[in-house]
Amino acid sequence: MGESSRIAGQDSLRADARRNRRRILSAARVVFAEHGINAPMATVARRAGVGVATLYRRFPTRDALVRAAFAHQMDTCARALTEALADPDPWQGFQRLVETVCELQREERGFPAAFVAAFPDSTREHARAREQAEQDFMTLVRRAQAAGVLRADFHPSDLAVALLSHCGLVTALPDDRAASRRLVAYLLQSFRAEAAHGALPAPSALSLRSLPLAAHDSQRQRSSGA
Amino acid sequence: MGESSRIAGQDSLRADARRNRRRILSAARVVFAEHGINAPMATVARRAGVGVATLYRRFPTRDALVRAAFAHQMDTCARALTEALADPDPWQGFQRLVETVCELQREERGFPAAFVAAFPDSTREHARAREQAEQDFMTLVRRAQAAGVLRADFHPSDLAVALLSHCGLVTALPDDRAASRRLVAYLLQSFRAEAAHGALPAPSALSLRSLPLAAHDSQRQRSSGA
DNA sequence: GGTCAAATGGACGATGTCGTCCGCTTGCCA
DNA sequence: TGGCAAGCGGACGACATCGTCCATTTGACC
Repeated sequence: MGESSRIAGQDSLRADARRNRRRILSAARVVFAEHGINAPMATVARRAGVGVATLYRRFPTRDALVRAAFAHQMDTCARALTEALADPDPWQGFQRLVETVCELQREERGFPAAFVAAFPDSTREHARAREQAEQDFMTLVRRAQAAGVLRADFHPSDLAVALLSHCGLVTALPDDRAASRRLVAYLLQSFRAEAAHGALPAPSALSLRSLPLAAHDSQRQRSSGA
Repeated sequence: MGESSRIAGQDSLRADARRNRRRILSAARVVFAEHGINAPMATVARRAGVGVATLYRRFPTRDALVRAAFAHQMDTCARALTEALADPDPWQGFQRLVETVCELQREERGFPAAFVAAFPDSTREHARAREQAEQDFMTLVRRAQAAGVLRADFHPSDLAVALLSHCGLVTALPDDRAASRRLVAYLLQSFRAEAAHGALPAPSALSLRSLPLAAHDSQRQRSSGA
């Protein structure tokens, strides 16, 4: 389920082109990790040992490159949700989900930026997967609430709140693992049923659908006009 | 105490220059709020109705402009700390501090960006004020812990964790007040002594000194060489 | 009103990034 | 092994932003 489906490209490419594509993605991860996802495209190309034209042919926009470069991490997120749902212990499932995504954000340089960049992602082709992810997460939440381990006033949008704020923290302090772990621990504790003391303010209207937790296809190849 | 001290400039300026300076700051707030703190300097100048040269003479770097534009908000942060310390109720003091700073981050567009930009601020002239702020905050923490309202394993660096993650959230979702309020409520709840359930991971090594909670001077005028 | 230093504005050269165009190379298949 | 479409690279023109320079204006003070 978490696997990237392929639309057309990549397999039908000539051998050298496929090799270059991999080189580009690998270079992109390194460069984005070091200089942020706004690093010059030419830097990525140079690092990959290809010309800029090759880079642009494969990935017409920076966005497409970013998506493809961090596709694996996105898939891991999606898989984490599936696994969380499969966990017999509802709290552990929930906790694992949050910890897995946050660990990914903490350890994979550049991924946080890609994560928030992908956030208001209204791409057509992902709509179905996202809807499914939202359903799954709501199931997870209800199950944990029914078991009395997740506080009753937890709202699905709180996941987005947690993940985005954590994203902000690791972006501001990419080297401070302790800070990240600390935040995750605080948040998870406050999500537990026992932590519910006073009333919370109204939840955000955020739709979970926009969170990059959905299994997602790799970037598509645009057909170069005939 | 929260007042900006003035080093030299601003009062000794000619009337028209002082007027332009105010115009520039006002324009900067608007432009930074709308386009982020990396908006072109020329945009700020145009909006202020002055030439770029005037802008650069007053604020030689973008950083200086950002600082000056949000000086008032920074002062409010500093004042919040003083007031927190003056509050007879240790928890309420602590809570008010967090809420005040976060509300500022939530309501003042552009301020979050300025806040994180100012974060690793090792400016010489602020050293004393920052050290004082750190002392004050540690006093606040100890007092609240002694009263049994703040969890014993709360570490001063957790304030930075809270503020930076909140900053990240409002940066990602500038229009979602509910999300911001929600995060603040969760964090405050998890800082309360009753919330302490399991053990937390080790605190960050972050120094509070780097947080923009210190009263700070307005930007200095550089003497045009001669 | 006259003087002068302070203040001004916008033109300008420098720099950096983008994305395309086009002539050359190379893998693939017969 | 030869033909050719797929693939390639880097030069190039367009564009945005920076920060300075300098001829001109203006406020302050006598």
